[in-house]
Amino acid sequence: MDAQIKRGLLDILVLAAIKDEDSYGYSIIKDLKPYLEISESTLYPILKRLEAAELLTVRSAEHNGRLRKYYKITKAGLLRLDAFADEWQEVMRIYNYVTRGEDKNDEA
Amino acid sequence: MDAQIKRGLLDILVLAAIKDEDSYGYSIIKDLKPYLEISESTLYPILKRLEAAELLTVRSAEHNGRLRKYYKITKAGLLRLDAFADEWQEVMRIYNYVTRGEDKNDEA
DNA sequence: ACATAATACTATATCACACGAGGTATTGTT
DNA sequence: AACAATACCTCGTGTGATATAGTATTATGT
Repeated sequence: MDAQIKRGLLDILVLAAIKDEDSYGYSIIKDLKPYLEISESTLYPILKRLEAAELLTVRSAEHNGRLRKYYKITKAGLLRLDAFADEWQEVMRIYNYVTRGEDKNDEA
Repeated sequence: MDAQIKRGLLDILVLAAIKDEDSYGYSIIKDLKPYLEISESTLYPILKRLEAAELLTVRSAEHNGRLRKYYKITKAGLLRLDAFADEWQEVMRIYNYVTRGEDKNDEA
């Protein structure tokens, strides 16, 4: 029941992981590890979904005899990240509602 | 608002809605409407779940001939809300990662 | 040389859950 | 009489996270 909020950020985190530089599955998992531990069986379906939604494109390349599929964010993917930043205001409104009356100074 | 993010906030929002004062299904839906639109078929299973998890208790009462089930938050429910506030630091770390490099001054 | 870990992707089965659609029943309004 | 609002509930469906298992190569340790 804990950390469910973070699950909602999965798609966006994956997009963020390839935002500046193309990356591949295995690397994305390791890059995101400090933020959210995500398993292969979680990531690959997400990548498929994001590809279907045309938020990223895929290109295969061989690296040391192993296949690698590099994922590249699309224009739509970048727009999705921008939209997320906007949506965050709504999320913060909810956060403020939930924590109303508490004197935690989370937001200065 | 993104359905995925919303999903992670549902349980916590319901707890927040009964935090200060006992409430009932129909009222909770209307109270939360400004923050998040939640349907009856979404809310009632959540209330059942929260009751099973002992984060709230239920008491039936008649009001103008109609049945009302009042939900009251438990100690564990209040602790859950506290835990959420703590988790938020991690969520903000994710947010900052996702929006890195953007000059939106969302957090002053 | 052999075993194990790390790299890298895929498929399948399962469980949780949000939500539309539909149901019951009373009170208030037009 | 008709309809909206109040107030509860259930079922079916689709989406999605994740465990488990499989395939295959390279690197590391013993």
